[in-house]
Amino acid sequence: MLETGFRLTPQRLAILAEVQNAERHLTAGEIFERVRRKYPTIAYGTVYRTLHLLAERGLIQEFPFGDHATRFDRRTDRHDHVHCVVCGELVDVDVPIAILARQVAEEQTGYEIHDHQTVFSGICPTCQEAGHRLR
Amino acid sequence: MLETGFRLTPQRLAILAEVQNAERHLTAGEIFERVRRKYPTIAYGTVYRTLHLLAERGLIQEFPFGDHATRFDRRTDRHDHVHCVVCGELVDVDVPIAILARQVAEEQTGYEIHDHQTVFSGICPTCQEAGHRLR
DNA sequence: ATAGCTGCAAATGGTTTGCTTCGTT
DNA sequence: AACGAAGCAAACCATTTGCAGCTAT
Repeated sequence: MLETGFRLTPQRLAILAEVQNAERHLTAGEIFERVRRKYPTIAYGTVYRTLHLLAERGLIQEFPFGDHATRFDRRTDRHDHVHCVVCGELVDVDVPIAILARQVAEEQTGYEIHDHQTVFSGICPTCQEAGHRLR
Repeated sequence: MLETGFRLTPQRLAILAEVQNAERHLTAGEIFERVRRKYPTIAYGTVYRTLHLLAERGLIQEFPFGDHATRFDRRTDRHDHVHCVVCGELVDVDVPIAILARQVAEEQTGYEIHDHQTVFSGICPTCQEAGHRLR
């Protein structure tokens, strides 16, 4: 396919910046709220369209996350996540060992595995602390 | 909490049976459609409420799956999934090796990991075949 | 001029919920 | 009578889409 015109508009830049400067993985709604502070008339549709576009172009990565909203990640390489079941925090982890698991999965199913994503769930250090204080 | 009354009504039995006899992982919508063949007046709300109830009681397991509908699984033990990116098939796998990965994740994040779930994605044998035929 | 982007609003799809009625105990 | 369950419809929430108008090229 031919290279189609692509404009890096102020709105798009702002959306990209929010994802890249975020202290954590934001939902589209959160990104919408933050961008709206600078562009009060921005629409939800624009945010979603832009996020998908940026993901397609490999500038960000999106993670449809469990039963809740999709999160957007500035990291574009393969990696896994850890989720705190108490406060909901979601952080990145690198678990290279899991690559070996692909072979097991291929042998078990006959699939040709191209990718994998692990979500670990547990309790974050902060919530562990809070738990100890309650005892 | 006190044991509260719980009735295993015909509708509930039918929903449980559909999950347990399913040839694959069904969505709530699919379960609704199937149960409706026997109970034409059953409501979506009943299906969802029942599925959550059965999951809470450990009779089935639910997997909020990516950006699409939650799937319901007769297996109630910890296991992983393989997803075909071509036809959408979703099958179970057991990858015990991944348990080791938890330690890596704990060390990296300080989290207390209690669980994990891996979704492998790739191409199922059938779609591999189809692909070969096209060449 | 026109291809591409925005804003708006309506539509979609999965899921949840309030409420009334009904069946069991 | 009292409790739990079912059915129905409306509500919800995240996300998508059609479209008219605007803006850079």
